[in-house]
Amino acid sequence: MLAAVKMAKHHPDAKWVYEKVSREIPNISLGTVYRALAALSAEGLIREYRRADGPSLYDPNTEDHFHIRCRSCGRIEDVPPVQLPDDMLESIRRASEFARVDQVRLEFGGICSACAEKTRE
Amino acid sequence: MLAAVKMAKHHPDAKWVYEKVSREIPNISLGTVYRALAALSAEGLIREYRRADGPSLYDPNTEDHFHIRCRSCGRIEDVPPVQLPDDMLESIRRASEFARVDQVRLEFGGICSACAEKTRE
DNA sequence: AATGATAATAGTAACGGTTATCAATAACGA
DNA sequence: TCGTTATTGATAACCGTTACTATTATCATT
Repeated sequence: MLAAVKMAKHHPDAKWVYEKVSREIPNISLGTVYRALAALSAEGLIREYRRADGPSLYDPNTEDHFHIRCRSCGRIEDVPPVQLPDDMLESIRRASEFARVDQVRLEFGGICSACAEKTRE
Repeated sequence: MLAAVKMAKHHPDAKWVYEKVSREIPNISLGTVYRALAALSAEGLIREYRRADGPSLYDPNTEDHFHIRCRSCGRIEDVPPVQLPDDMLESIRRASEFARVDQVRLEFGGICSACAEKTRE
């Protein structure tokens, strides 16, 4: 299961993993795939990337990085980490009613080069 | 409908709006609420805030701002905009296979003061 | 080998949130 | 007033995920 996710060069969802793994364990069930993926993310071997507009994606890349999404085709790509202002979390904490601010979720949107060329035609 | 969302001092979801509006239009349907909320966001009068782990929230505040979420109770609060590095989008564009990078989604996580006090007990 | 306790699994039902469908009603214009 | 178009309420379908349950592995102990 881990191998299936790790071999993906994109960000597979549970169904993709299910189909991959089914080739070796033909009667595995989708529920087992979900359980295994949840266990792997709990162990930190992969990362679950929850989305509002579609299935969760499972990211073989556990290094610090962000994602960018093409708003035309929906494709998702990794981007390297960005240096954010050092005092950002602290200033957010001061500006809010929060006792602790320690998580940031950052993602980008745009048009991938493939889509940009398509619309140029 | 607009009034219902605007009067909320939090970020209501469709069901909340539905219950509010039902008091004045008793047999309105949830579908109509969804349609109206979608129309209002299309017009820019409110903003839809799509989430992975629960219903969409509708934000009466259309000014530039971000959100912070308490990972204990789930409550969501507005935070004022943060000044991000000027060259951020451009550097992401260079680091990616994207022709255009023009959207940023940023949100914060932490523990709200109410939850912080609860766990102190 | 046989047993029993424990865990894992497949299959499927249920769930929550949203969207689609469609007949009935309302609004509008000639 | 009539016919056309748009809007609505009611409900079914949808999608991704989780819960449930009966069955099957697993495995240590006799």
